[in-house]
Amino acid sequence: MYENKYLSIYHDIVSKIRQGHWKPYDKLPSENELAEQYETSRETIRKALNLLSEHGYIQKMKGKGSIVLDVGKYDFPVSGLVSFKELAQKMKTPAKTIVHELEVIKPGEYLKKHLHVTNKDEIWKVVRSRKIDGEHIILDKDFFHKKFVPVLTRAICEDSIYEYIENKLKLKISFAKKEMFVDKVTDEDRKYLDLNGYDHVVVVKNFVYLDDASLFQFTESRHRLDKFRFVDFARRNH
Amino acid sequence: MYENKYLSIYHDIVSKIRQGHWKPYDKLPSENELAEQYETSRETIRKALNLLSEHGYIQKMKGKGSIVLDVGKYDFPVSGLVSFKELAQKMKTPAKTIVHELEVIKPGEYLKKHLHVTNKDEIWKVVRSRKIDGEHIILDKDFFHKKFVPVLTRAICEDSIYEYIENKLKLKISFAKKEMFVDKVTDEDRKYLDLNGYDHVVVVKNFVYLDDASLFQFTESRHRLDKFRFVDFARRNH
DNA sequence: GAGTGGTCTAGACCACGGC
DNA sequence: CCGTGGTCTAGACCACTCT
Repeated sequence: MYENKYLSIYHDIVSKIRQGHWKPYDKLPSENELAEQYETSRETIRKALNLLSEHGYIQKMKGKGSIVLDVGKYDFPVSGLVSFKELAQKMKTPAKTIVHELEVIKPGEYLKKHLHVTNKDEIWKVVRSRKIDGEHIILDKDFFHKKFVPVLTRAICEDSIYEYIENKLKLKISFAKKEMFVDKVTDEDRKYLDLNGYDHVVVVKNFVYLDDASLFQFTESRHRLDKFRFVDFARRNH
Repeated sequence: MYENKYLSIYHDIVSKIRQGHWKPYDKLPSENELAEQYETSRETIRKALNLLSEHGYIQKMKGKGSIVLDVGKYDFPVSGLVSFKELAQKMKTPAKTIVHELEVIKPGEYLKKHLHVTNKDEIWKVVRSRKIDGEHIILDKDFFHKKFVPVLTRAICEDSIYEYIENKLKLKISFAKKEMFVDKVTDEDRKYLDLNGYDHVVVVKNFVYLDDASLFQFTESRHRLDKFRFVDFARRNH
């Protein structure tokens, strides 16, 4: 297992915090002490501590030191790019994915605008619903460039497309833009979701970019109002 | 004007990108070249470039170089901590804040749980609505520790409390946690908002922490369904 | 004044991409 | 192969906090 020094230090400190080696509001050893303990330079320690800070594990204070934060409170990925599978595991509720549509289409006007493709390009369209506690609560509509994802099967869609893309296809997802708003339910929502009488859904649009800044996926995720929840952890830097 | 070297380099490159000195998908000079140009070390250049990357201005690619991203697309603060005033300025629609309640209260059970205060503490309670295009669309309920914010006036609340806190009181806001979900409308919503027939609102709960990791503000922001919109920009790092 | 984190330097080696 | 960005080092000076 190859890992950078600063990453291994980061992971070591994370696990020590999680195991209660340091408790919330405890002071961490100083950067100089940590540099000695881990037999490395201070800058490397600082890289590890900055990661801890960005991920909400510690708070650094100039002239004072670094304190451990209440980790349970912030135990979620830093705003977004969570796949449904991770989410389902976190929630510990049995969840199931049903694939309704899986086909290659030509982009219409709407997709051409969002995916920056031409008429000649072929696009994967995947429509899936997510069943949690016996109810179909989320409707996911994914669109991928076929040139990025040449093969896609029902089995892959039932598992996790993200996992397939990152681990099998080795495409590197770099950043994503999310938009959230509320929309009236559509016929498609009525067809695939258990709406429970609600006439609106929360829509999360997700634009996913690869390492070279090319937009390769556009996803629209439609959530039943009462089951939607989003958590965001933002650190003020400048 | 005192500024760090890496910050001034960051701001210089930002302004050059904004002025079109480099266009989207242009390659930036290499880190070594920039180090020469700015007469500094490579590590300092790297700090500036990492900032640019985090803020969505550039994309770094190992072995290749850094390219400029389409800045218009990502021109918003990186997920959150936006005050209403900034938002109103960005939207360029006339907006007005109406202060409905401004008082010092003793914390009830709910607040004690969220603000981590005791019965003896005094809490500012501020209830305001936001009027945009002639309609009351957002209801904001803010709660502050009185020990952090000893004085609060109607005029301040009508302007921007954040601005007052950061610029006048010099309190440093460090990080915030947001939760978003949909809730049934309450009597309070009906009283202060133009609900336009909607029977649900989008609730954004905001927990704001200071530099020393103490929670000092709790805000509940209730948005009319059709007017709610949230944008988030997330970069994948590890 | 002693100790802390924040910045900065001038070097080094590495992994990756393209030629 | 060379140039790129990624990691790492051993020092230095600074601003800040506490005593």
